[in-house]
Amino acid sequence: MPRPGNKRYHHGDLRAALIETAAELIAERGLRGFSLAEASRRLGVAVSAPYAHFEDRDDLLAAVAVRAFELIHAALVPPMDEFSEPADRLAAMARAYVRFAAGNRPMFEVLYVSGLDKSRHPEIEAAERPLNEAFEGCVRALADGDDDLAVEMAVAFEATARGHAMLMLDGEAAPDRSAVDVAAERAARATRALVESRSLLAIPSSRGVQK
Amino acid sequence: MPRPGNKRYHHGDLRAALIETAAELIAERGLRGFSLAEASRRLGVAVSAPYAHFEDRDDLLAAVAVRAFELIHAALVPPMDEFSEPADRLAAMARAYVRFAAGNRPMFEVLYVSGLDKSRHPEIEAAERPLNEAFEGCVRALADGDDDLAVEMAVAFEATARGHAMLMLDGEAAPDRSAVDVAAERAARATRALVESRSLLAIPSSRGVQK
DNA sequence: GTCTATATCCCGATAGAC
DNA sequence: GTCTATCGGGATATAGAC
Repeated sequence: MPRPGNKRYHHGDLRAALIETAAELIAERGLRGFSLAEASRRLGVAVSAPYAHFEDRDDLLAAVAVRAFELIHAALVPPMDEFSEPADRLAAMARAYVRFAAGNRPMFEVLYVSGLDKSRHPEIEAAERPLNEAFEGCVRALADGDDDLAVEMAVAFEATARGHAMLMLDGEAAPDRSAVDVAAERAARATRALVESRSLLAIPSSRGVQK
Repeated sequence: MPRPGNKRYHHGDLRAALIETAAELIAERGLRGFSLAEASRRLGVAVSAPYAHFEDRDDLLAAVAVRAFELIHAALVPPMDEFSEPADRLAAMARAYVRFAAGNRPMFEVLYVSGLDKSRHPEIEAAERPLNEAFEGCVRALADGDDDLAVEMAVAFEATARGHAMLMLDGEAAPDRSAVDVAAERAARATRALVESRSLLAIPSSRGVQK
């Protein structure tokens, strides 16, 4: 009953509280240190309570992933918008992407290292879309109307940012400021190099590898 | 006693058998489906037996990672050696790297997605070294004696291969042959683009960012 | 030095009462 | 929607047989 004296706060939105708490737990202890049981304990609810809101552990992780994409979007777009030239905008995004990975490692890992089956969680792809769109704007401006080339460039830029981020993260457990700076600049420079030689990214053979 | 009639094979090398079985299990069920208990069950030994040979689950995973680096080395060097031009060699490595990730996903994940703390398992870094050396040979040939540039190039190439591999892997659960071909060619082309614009990878400011 | 047997604790998940 | 109770499984530690 809703009598006063209950130890922890019950409220109308356990679902939201669980996402919040999961994010905190992952930030504190990493992905491996997170469990439904521990999150329940923090909120003062029974271990079975989360199952009223999430199918299983992965379903909660997927909700955290959706939030992670919102955070990453919020971290990338402002730096990008400081520039008007497409190449500058892409370089700024690459830099911001690497910085985000360094500063929000647990969230980054939820997205890419958690073993989530994204095909079973379409919400995640939906949450990724705004980011991709901001990003494809820059790419199209550099592709001179060649849509196939635009696709190739988009893949190459994303792979570059992600590759540099992961390389940095497994280089050292806790990258210090200068290591992050170096990695971010490397990603930005590689991005500019790809812009410069973008014609080499085009598919040489037949047309229409895919739509 | 070594009397006949024992159910499963006991032998003198439980350690090697565990590494073998762990690799099989991970290949069959993925990283998340692997446990020390299950590996023990397969070998017909007690769940506590592995602890005579490995400190814990991660310690066994680290041994598997060492083997994974041996496999990756064996998969990358022959394709590379089909060419003599450094740019061709690097492109061949990028292609082979992506193909390895597609064809040996579980091994690839043990290396980069298992959450292993590599600083606690120096054997892994040692196992990685031969690969890096083969690879740095190509890079130096393209750096015109500029050692700082060589470092930057090495990082950029590795990030490119890794980024394309990861992008492919989380694009689809089981990439079909043509998806793998496309990803491998993309990695090879991005590599050539970076070779072409490699001067942009150099650090513009002061000398000696690191040794 | 290698393995068995056992015991504890934590986690994920389900069933049924309120 | 939440709780209590419970099940099965895995990680880990220890004691002792060979």
